[in-house]
Amino acid sequence: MPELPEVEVTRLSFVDRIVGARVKGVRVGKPLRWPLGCEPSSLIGQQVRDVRRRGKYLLVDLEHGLLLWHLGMSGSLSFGDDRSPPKTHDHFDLDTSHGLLRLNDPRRFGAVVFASSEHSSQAVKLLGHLGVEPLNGFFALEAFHAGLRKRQTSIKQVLLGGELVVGVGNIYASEALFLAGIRPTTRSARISRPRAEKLRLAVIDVLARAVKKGGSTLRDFSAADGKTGYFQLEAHVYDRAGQPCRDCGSVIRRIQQGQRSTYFCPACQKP
DNA sequence: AAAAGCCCCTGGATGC
DNA sequence: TGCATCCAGGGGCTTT
Repeated sequence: MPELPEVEVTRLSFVDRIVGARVKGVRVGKPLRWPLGCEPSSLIGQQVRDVRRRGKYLLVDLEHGLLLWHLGMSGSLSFGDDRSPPKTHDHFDLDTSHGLLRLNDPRRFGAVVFASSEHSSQAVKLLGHLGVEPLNGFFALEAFHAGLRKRQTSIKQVLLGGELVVGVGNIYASEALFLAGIRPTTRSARISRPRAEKLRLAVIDVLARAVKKGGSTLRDFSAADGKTGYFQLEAHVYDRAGQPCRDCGSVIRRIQQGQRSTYFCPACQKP
């Protein structure tokens, strides 16, 4: 589910409601990808100062430390006054004076991890290697192109890797490469500067538009206020194998790259 | 050092 | 109806 747009839409759907709240209780359900890493009761009484995003992580700032939330492949959050008993896949609750923040994650690839600060070893392990944010003005052509030239793998894999630019997952990697007219299998190091610029702008454009549309809801994504996304309706290639390209009519193809599906138009996207 | 593979886990869709 | 197979939005860790 969650790439940068879905995580950001989730953040926006509850940040203003939860800031200032005090933690009243914590419930840890079935094991997630990593253990919480602190005594749950140590969070009680702390005030929620802010909710930020770094790549696909949500950072819930508390008075003493922060919680890193990752939605994995199938996670979603809800926040509100409904404190009904947890359902099958509700695996973590942060109950606050302003509402209950609940993680639902059927596949349990997600996690909630405590870090004493952003500079703690726990936080650095998860966030330290991440590339630049694409939507805050720091995603510059010079560094992007220089990074691309150093990589010997395909451009799709480099986008997914998140070490140059964060937040681009499997849907938006395919979509950005379509918008830039670049074949996903193209060697990263062979991308010219003008094409790197097209790709940089395409990444920014597709992610920003997806945020405006509430993200993509393919199966079950919804933000913390329950709203679903609509960007999947605008996808040019993702999940459209066998269907005609919206621009040229050619048949969209699906290939495998690194155990993930990639979609592209063989006519619009050049090697 | 970087790239490629391997898993973690559940559920829905499809095919026989 | 049942059962097997494939596929799924991520990413840290291990192996090459």
